[in-house]
Amino acid sequence: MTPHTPSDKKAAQPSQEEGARLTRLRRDILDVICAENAPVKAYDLIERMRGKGRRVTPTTMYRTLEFLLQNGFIHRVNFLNAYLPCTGKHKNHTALLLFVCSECGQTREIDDAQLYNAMHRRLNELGIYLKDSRIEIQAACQSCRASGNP
Amino acid sequence: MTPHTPSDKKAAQPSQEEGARLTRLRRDILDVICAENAPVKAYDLIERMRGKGRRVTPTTMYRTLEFLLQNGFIHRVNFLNAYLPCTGKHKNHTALLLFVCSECGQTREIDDAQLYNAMHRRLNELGIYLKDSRIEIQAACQSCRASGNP
DNA sequence: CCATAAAATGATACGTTATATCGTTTTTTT
DNA sequence: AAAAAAACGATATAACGTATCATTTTATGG
Repeated sequence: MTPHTPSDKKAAQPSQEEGARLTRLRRDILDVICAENAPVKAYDLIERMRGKGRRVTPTTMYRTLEFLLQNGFIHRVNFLNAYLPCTGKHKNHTALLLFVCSECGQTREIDDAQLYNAMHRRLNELGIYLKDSRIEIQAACQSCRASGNP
Repeated sequence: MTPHTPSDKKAAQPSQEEGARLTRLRRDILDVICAENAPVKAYDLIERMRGKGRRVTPTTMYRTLEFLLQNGFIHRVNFLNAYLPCTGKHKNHTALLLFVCSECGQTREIDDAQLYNAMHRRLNELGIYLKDSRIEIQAACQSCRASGNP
């Protein structure tokens, strides 16, 4: 799992790109999320920030996470109550597919047109409409399957 | 002190089918879950049981839910932190597919070989292995899509 | 530049979801 | 009936998340 690239550090002032105001606090928290190689929980993020000398209350943390979610910087893994950086492109009207290995917790986005199309087609026939949807898949990754972790 | 319940004289006989001991408590809670037409939350279940004159603590409730989950009587919807009856067949080695409408909360299992096969095939090629897996789909159901609920 | 409005953040309290621990009761097995 | 195992109860507390209102910071119009 490669650590993700930190958000742009040179912008000390809030920057507006497409309505996304990435303030200091938001950028710092996003950086922490990006520095992890696995989804991080909200209260762990609060700890990380404390470790960096910044005291963040739950309210502030969840507010910030909400912002980062809404603006496409991160995703939330419901299965884990945890957050990870967005790496996909997510052109509008496509679905978000999150894979989490049930064994090792490895998590990643799946951005695959073939898979998406196959699901989209069949789900349509079943009366289910993928648009701005979320799909969470808990399954086995290559190595966990190989090692046959129980 | 627990008030005397006149019907306390004798606990129901547990029935064993395939190692699943469906005791009185477990059966009652399962009945409540089945009586709902939407996924139920743990603390709501505690309330329902209270309404029926049975006081159940969180520990007991979660223990019971864990049993019902393990033995295939119910499923948990991570997105909602809620529980619903298992209606599918889930022969071993197949994946559980849960659909939740993002708008109205309608939830149901999808037991469709065509969809499963399509996903299985492509995910395999992507290094993801569906076996005893869980897939949660948040999307729009027929009527919510039609009415375009915001 | 200052006044003002809007957006963001801080502080406190509380609500919801879930688990740890240990003691008691019930059921099974012998 | 005794011993072991499984289920259940009681209490406390951890983990996850929100409501509310005050304060600070940033954007914007005169």
